[in-house]
Amino acid sequence: MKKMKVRGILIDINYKEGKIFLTIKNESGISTFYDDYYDYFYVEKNDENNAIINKLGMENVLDEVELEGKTFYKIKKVNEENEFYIKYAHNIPAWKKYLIENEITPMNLLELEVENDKILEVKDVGSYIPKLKVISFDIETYAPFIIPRVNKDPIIFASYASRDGEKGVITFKRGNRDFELLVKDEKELIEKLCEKLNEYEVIVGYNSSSFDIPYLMKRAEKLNGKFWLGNEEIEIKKLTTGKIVRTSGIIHFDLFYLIRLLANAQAIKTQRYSLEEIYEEIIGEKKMDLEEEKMCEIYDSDEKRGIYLDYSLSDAIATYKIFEKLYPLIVEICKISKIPLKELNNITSSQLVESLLFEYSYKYKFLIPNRPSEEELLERSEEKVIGAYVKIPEPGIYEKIAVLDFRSLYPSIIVAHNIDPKTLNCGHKECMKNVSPSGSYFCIKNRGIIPITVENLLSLRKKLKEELKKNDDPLIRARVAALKIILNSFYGMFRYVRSRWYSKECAESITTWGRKYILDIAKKAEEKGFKVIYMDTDSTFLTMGNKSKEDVIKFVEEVNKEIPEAMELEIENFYKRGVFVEKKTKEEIGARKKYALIDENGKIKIRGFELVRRDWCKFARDTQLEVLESILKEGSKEKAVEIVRNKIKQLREGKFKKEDLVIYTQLRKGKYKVTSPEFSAYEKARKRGIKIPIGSIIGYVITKNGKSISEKAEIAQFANDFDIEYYINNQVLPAVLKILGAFGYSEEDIKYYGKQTSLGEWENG
DNA sequence: CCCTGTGGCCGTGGCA
DNA sequence: TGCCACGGCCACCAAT
Repeated sequence: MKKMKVRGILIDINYKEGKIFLTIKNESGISTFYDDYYDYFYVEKNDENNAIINKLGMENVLDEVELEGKTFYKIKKVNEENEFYIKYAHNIPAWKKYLIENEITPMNLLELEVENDKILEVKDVGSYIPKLKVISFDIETYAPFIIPRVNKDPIIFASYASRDGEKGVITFKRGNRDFELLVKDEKELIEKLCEKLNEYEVIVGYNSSSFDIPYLMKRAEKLNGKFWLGNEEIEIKKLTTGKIVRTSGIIHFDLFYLIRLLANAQAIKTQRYSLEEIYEEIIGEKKMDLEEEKMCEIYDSDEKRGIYLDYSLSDAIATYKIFEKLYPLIVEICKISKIPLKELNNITSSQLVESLLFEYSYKYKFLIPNRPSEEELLERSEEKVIGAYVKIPEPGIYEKIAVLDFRSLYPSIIVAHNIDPKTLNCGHKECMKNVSPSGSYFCIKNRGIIPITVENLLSLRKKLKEELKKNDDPLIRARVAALKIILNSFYGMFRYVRSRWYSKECAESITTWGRKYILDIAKKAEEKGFKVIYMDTDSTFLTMGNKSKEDVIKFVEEVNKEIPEAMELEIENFYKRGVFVEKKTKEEIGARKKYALIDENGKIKIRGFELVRRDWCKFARDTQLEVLESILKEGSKEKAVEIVRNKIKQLREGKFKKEDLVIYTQLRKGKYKVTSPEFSAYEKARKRGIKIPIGSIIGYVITKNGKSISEKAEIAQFANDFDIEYYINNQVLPAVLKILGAFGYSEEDIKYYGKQTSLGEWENG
């Protein structure tokens, strides 16, 4: 076959046994080409290594390179023999090296010269957002014990949605919906879904790595069928945090992992990461909801089944909509950090940064540090780093709040002071004046690779922001957002113990310099007549008093003129009212973010309150939320106390629904060292002959029978009475005291209608 | 190739 | 026996 040219988007890259595989998409579909490529590592050129090389044979030496003033051999990685004591660039994926060395970027347009399927030449010719065929999917199971048991509980629905308007729910029980696709049984359902998904290039799910895909595979196996994606076996890797699904020939993308990544980088700030909550945060609409405990009942009812079908479809559509909204950002993250789409399924923000640093180290001829050894890890994990500045708020209710963010604070500090493990305490006398408040100093003669990288990204971001002012292009907007996420991750890399660039001194220098800068802002704000109520890391909360929004805007503009150029103070938002709660911690370390705000549109933002855990009964959760909302909307703590008293009264008078008192806890094991309420309830049910599998969610209530809480615990369906005092003292009161306690109310004040007027004096009301 | 810390409940031991 | 302090265990999550 003759040589030919191929143009297309690079959507995936893999390495296997001396070969790199590039997956390219163009008008004629998806194709894969390969290139010969040997993975390698570096060893220093010295007598000891020369001796080893002589023994191995010179054919293993690919090249000699100069890095940081030393000479290294580039050694072909043939197998894992461990002759060399210290290897560099060793545990870096080969595909990443290939991308960097050939200057090609995932999601960019490539021009290949190929012969048969072999790559002769590869060139990156530009950047745009590739249009991929994307479908989202979701499954529902029939799970009477809430947690689905893969051996017993069947998949009843499989839903999907795509941009081209394809949407549907596959089911083997009719629900009278025009989007339903009726099949014979579960096995056919799985086959049908498989068929559908494999028509596409990207398969998107929500938590699908840990749930949907493993479940589909195991059910298929049990039914003597097969669930497959792409052209090779689906690989499932177990991690402590969840599972990772690897496919080839088709890209599986788990949105949940991306959401976690964005949350870590502070780009998303919701209490929880459920599809429902994320949908509301990102799309700005409410998603359809169904009461989970009754899912089976709804499915079993011929009249109601349609609602469950609607719900199933709404999950697939929500997943699709979130993906589409985030797609430009996703693509830009891939491009900037040179990571193919599928890698975002298992990546952390420090890995994004590391990936970039690999590239810059290669370009600027720096040696990439090795990963820490087990001993180093242990050592590092014991090191305490001075954290960011937190001004502990005076508990209370505040009106007219402006929140200012100092977003590029840490990156600017890194650049301004040349913070890098290699520039740390360099020994030059003249550099000692560049000393951080924590006592480390940094070289002013030679730039470190991290400041070089950060500076490049900052100036790129600045340029793009200026372009954005002239032309509000979604692509540029996404790139600016992606850069912000990556820039915000550099500091974490110094602190993260497994990082190649870990440095306690660097991390501490950044935080202590950060403290200085933010305290400067506080001082300036106070001079202008604002009151600073709360500060954390790079955020400042001001009360405006009788000042206007324009005054805040003017203040921020003035500050921005005075601070170093790369830094920028931004207005995050204006809030009508806010409530702050003091968090009492041991030794005052790490006062936590605990506050709630209401903006001018009535949108409530809650941070740090443990509101929505299922191991609190709904009655207590509702009460806590009502109290918070009342304070934010009405601004009165007296009214809030009144709400609690009413709730207690309702409990005492029996005005409640049983299901609102149920506490849900997962029973993860069959044997425990201590008796917990959920285990005790489970044992009692078992003695009655009720079978509850381990791993189920136990829904129990606290009854009057027994001494300890465990003794009183009973599976909800068997309980006839309720220990109201428990619900008052251990559920409702602790929940609301997290808020009202900060305003000086005690348990007794709320419970007994008493109000403390002065020390020791009580007044009954 | 990881990235919690927080808080409720139980069980024990010390003390009166 | 009752009370208190303290240490340790365990779940919280996401999907259903």
